[in-house]
Amino acid sequence: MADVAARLGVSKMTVSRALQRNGSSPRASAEVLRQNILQACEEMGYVMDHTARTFSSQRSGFIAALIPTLNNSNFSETEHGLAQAVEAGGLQLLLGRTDYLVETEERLVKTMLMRRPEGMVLTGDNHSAVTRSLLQAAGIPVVETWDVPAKPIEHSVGFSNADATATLVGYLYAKGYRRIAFLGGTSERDPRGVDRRLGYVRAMQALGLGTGCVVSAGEPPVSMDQGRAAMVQLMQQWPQADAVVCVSDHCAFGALMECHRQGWAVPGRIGIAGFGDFEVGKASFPRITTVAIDCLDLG
Amino acid sequence: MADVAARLGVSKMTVSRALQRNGSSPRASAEVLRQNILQACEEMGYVMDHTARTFSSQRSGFIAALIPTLNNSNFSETEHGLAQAVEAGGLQLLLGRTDYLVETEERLVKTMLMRRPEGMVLTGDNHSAVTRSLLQAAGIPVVETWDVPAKPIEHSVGFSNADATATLVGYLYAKGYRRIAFLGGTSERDPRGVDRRLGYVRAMQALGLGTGCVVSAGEPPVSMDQGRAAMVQLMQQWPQADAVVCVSDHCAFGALMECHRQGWAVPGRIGIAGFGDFEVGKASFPRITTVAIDCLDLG
DNA sequence: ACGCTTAATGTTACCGGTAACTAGAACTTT
DNA sequence: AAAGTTCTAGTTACCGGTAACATTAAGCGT
Repeated sequence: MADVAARLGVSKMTVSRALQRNGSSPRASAEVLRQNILQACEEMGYVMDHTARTFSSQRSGFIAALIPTLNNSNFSETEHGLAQAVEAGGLQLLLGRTDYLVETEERLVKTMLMRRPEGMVLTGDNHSAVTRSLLQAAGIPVVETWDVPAKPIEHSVGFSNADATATLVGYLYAKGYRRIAFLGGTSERDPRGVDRRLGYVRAMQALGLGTGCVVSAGEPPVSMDQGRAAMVQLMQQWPQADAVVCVSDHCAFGALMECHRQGWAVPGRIGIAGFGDFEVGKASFPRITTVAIDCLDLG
Repeated sequence: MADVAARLGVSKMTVSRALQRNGSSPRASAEVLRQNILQACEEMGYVMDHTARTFSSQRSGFIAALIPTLNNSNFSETEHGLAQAVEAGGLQLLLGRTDYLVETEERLVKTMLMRRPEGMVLTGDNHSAVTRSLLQAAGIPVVETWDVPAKPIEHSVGFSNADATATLVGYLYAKGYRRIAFLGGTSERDPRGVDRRLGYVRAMQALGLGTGCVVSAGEPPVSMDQGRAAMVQLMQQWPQADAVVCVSDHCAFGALMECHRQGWAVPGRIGIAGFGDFEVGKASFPRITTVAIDCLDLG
């Protein structure tokens, strides 16, 4: 920047200001100078050092976001929406993946805070005590997504996974299904999966359908193959099932393919519902009944 | 840091060194002091300012990576591998999405370079002239992935999409298929898709199978539904096809579902092959013949 | 106990921008 | 044309760490 300033015989500060201001100046002479400065920067191959800018202005231009995994079109869509919004505000997204682990989240929060982000986006409401106090002390806006926290840190953008699943069970009931099972991870590691199971259990009781049948598909993120395996287990364990609610569309797709393989007609022999409105659910034959989440908008 | 130093009656530099060194000191007294410093940092809620560290040491600790999209398990797996490797080296990943556009890539490269990354990872070999000169001038290691560039910027980790697809066509030939079609984006926007099509064309000629039939599925990233629509078109345009090679497993899955819908037996009436070894291809029934890429390892 | 070697700590300057303030130029109003 | 107002440019200090060098303390062999 000093070199650019020297070439034009102005001070560093003038160059700094020319690069900061994006609107045109009211005075013609100043605007000419500004254009000369921009041109000189271009010609000399000057690339602003954002580290120095951050250091001086105490504004990093970063928004940190922590997401369980990107190998899931829901979260990657959320990331997409986040990135768009963040860039529209002239900021940059700093992404971290927690792998559904609160310990990893805590580690990442520490790492992220060293970069002095101007805001932090978390997924879900399951955070360690240390994470909470670190964020409190950081004094930056915090947003929790994909859930409705009982005790939000600050802001939250989400929905109730339990209520949504209960509504889905009610929908299946209205369609005439009565022996509705649930396939999903029973691990506490995916709180949204747990909430969906709780919503299922609550709805079954409310509708007087008994306890139904819950089959564990294993550790999150539940894969298509885990869904398939869970369907195999359900067929043995509770063959009278006439519908199955799955923790996600991925899981539901695995179950659907197993039905194809076993010759169980869908939805004739058994109805299949998922969660998340993934592309695979829309494209599969038959299409999978699901709960649509506007992930891009959520981001 | 000055506050921590003052509390222990040492200089800032001693604290700085205690936080940098991770191995234990040979001298006992020094090690005790180090532990006291770490404890004081903990108690006082001190969070290192990485911006200041970067500014002073001229090492940002960032590796920038640009990826076309994350809504694709291939690239998100590559990102996963990258993140693991980068973190193992004590660095942090700075991610950007190009949406398959060279202009977006150029814009992101400019943004990223302002953060002074210590290395840059790009996807493919299709870059603007400005991008190339910016990276040249930056003086940092550059890696291109997912391709074998004719004129690599520096390093490259990838494979030939054309050769891989040609091999796949040869495999179908060996299985007895002769009237092999290709479904994929014809847009230049996805160079890897174009390479796969070229590999198909080359293999068809080499095997004396004529020109085959290329159906365009539209703009990248090719969705399942675009694959389905392309299959519909193929059924009208070239109904004698006995096999179809798709630009990706997503596309192949869409085609497979359309075959189910139309009652075309797979692989009896028509064989379907994809590219990328996506989860959906493994889980679908029947499984989709594909080209497996170790994306995690590639990252 | 002495001098030598090595490790630990302290001191000073600096990384490259911008905030805050000051001085000057241009435009406006009376 | 003078005084007031607004906009522009320059000056100085500083953001919070670490590099580089200087100094002091500790260990060690004779």
